[in-house]
Amino acid sequence: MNELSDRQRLILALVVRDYIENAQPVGSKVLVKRYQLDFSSATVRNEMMALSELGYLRQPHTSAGRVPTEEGYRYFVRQLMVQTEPPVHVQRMIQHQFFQAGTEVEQWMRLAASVLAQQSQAAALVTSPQSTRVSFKHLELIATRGRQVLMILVSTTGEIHQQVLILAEPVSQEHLSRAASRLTDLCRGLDAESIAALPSTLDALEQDVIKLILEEMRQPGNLLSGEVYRDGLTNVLNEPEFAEVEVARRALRLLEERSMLQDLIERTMVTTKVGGVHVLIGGEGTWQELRECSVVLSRYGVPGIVTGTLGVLGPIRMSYGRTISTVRFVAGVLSEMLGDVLVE
Amino acid sequence: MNELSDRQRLILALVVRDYIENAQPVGSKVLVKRYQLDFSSATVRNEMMALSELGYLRQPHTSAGRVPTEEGYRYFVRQLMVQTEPPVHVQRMIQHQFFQAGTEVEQWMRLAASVLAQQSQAAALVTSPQSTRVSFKHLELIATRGRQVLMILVSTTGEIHQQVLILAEPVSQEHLSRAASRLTDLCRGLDAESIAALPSTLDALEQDVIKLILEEMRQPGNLLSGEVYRDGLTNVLNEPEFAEVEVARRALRLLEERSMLQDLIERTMVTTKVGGVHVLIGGEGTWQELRECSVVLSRYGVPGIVTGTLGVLGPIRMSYGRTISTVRFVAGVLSEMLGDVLVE
DNA sequence: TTTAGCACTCTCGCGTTGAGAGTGCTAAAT
DNA sequence: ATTTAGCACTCTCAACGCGAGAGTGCTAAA
Repeated sequence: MNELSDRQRLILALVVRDYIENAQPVGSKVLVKRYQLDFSSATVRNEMMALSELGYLRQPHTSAGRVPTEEGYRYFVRQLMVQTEPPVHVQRMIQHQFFQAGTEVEQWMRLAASVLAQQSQAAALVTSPQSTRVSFKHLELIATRGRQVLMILVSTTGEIHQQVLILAEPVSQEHLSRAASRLTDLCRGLDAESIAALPSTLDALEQDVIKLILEEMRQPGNLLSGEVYRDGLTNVLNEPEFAEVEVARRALRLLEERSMLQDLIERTMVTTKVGGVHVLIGGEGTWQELRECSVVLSRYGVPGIVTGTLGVLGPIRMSYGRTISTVRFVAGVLSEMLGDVLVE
Repeated sequence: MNELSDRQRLILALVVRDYIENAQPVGSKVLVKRYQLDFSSATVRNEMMALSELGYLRQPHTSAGRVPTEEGYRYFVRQLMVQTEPPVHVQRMIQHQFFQAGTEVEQWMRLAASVLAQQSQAAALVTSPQSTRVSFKHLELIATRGRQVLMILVSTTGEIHQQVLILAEPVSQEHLSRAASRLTDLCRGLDAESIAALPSTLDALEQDVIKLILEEMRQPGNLLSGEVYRDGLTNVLNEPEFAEVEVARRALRLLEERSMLQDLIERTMVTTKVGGVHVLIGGEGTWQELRECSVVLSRYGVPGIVTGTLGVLGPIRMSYGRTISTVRFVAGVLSEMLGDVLVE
């Protein structure tokens, strides 16, 4: 099953670790010296050759040190890395920041992106939470000007939708309020389909409103219809692998273009449960745009009610231990906060 | 007053135009040939020398062609450029896109950023409109769970603020609705100060709510408390002046860091009226971060009610004519749409 | 005042070269 | 059978020199 000897596993781990830290191909000699191995560089060379043949290491050119292949990184992440949590002081700091971030979900998202970017020194993204099953909670109608009415729809997830409705003729605020409270009573707790199926003993105004309600509630249930919060895009420009602008461009375009992001998130997050972390190393053949990037994504929220995606994009040579633990932790904090504020 | 001869103005304009187009220092010979001037390259050389001494042109090194200085660009923008509008088909296309963009302000912002980025091939930013004078319009209180109450505050600008309120003890929805409608009657049309000055014949619940209302309405009245929409960040990476990552980083950081953006917008937009366009060329000494960038900003919205900022960041060598006209046009469209939907 | 001619300067691309790093292989040592 | 020392070999990278090309500034003639 596991065809690597202990010594090979040790050497692979050290190569990955060292390369992540120093961004330079690591040779047999320095490896022995730097980590005080009790076997010689010649032995290391032999093992390295084996690891190269197995596809875990490669050399950029004939006489350079070794560099992990993508397969090598995957092996490292799956088998060699120890799962940890962020250091306690970091945990405290993050929690503290969220604690004093106010009550607006929007601010939490921004903060989450900022924290992720800061901690991982990579580009962070957070998608706003999307309802997986929306139910009706409350409705308000507010006369604004002439025939124009502002509709405010609150769903059981606590989300607020607003829409503008243009009536055939002006209607008084009293009339609107009565209609709103009648509809609120009628629809309370129902989802879009149940509302659509209601026996229609409604007047014209109410029917118009119902139509708009349905429109809002049936909005694309995909994972990326809301806002996308980004931060730390310039972080990745620090990394030597993005010194070539073309490479940087490819990576940043992925974060910028909604369609790509949507594709990425939908394809990878379908299989990811809330709290789980998905690590995508170097495009995995499918994603040309992130050939030279890795992505660490997690799903946060309250399963079955609202969920969103959050994560980090950086060079393949990223500190996976640190990044994964941070992503998992932030997702956890965000999930908790979201759970606390949910309208039932 | 204007110390340049007509021929000098012509040559300066051509150098700027040509350099903007080709991104390469322009020499006397090519200039004559490319634009079929009816005087010789030697004459052009003499004029160029004069323009260099006046600080409008410079040469990257002894034997290269000329390049406009920042002062040269400024002269060009102020005196030589013809003010135009975007081509009609572009206008139509933009209007069409906005027309079918739905009713959510949030979407308009995203679209505006996208259009700006697309048209100018540079990085675009749009700040969400901020109320310049908020007045109370409507209040709703919705019981959610236990002692938790969702407060929804609508201002005369049509903005919706939400806040969560934790009560000392549970209160029924009926009670909440009564309190909400009482407060709505009481505060209608007032601004924060007037509400604060109200004679307090209120019960504990109402006082709590008022406190929260004030908190919301008094939120920083600065120009950048809301969301910032960005697009086309990767566009600038196409430009040769950003081939050096460090340069690109400096520029993109400006767009990314809220504090810098805020500083920039507050300092430049104070003097800019809605509809006006402010052009900042090469940092102007004050802004280290955009030493190699230019920024074209405009204010949009409804004067005295809601305004936001929108604009474009690109290399100094940008097509000012095209960019300025696009920025102005998009600002206009956005202002109109915002005006149409305003709650009075 | 404009223009032709010319020497001069500077960049850029290209091939060369030498130092340095790291390897793979072989033969000796454990 | 495994590990290690030794060594020739390969490849990159920075430095250097060189020539071509482009564009200038100056001078003298038109």
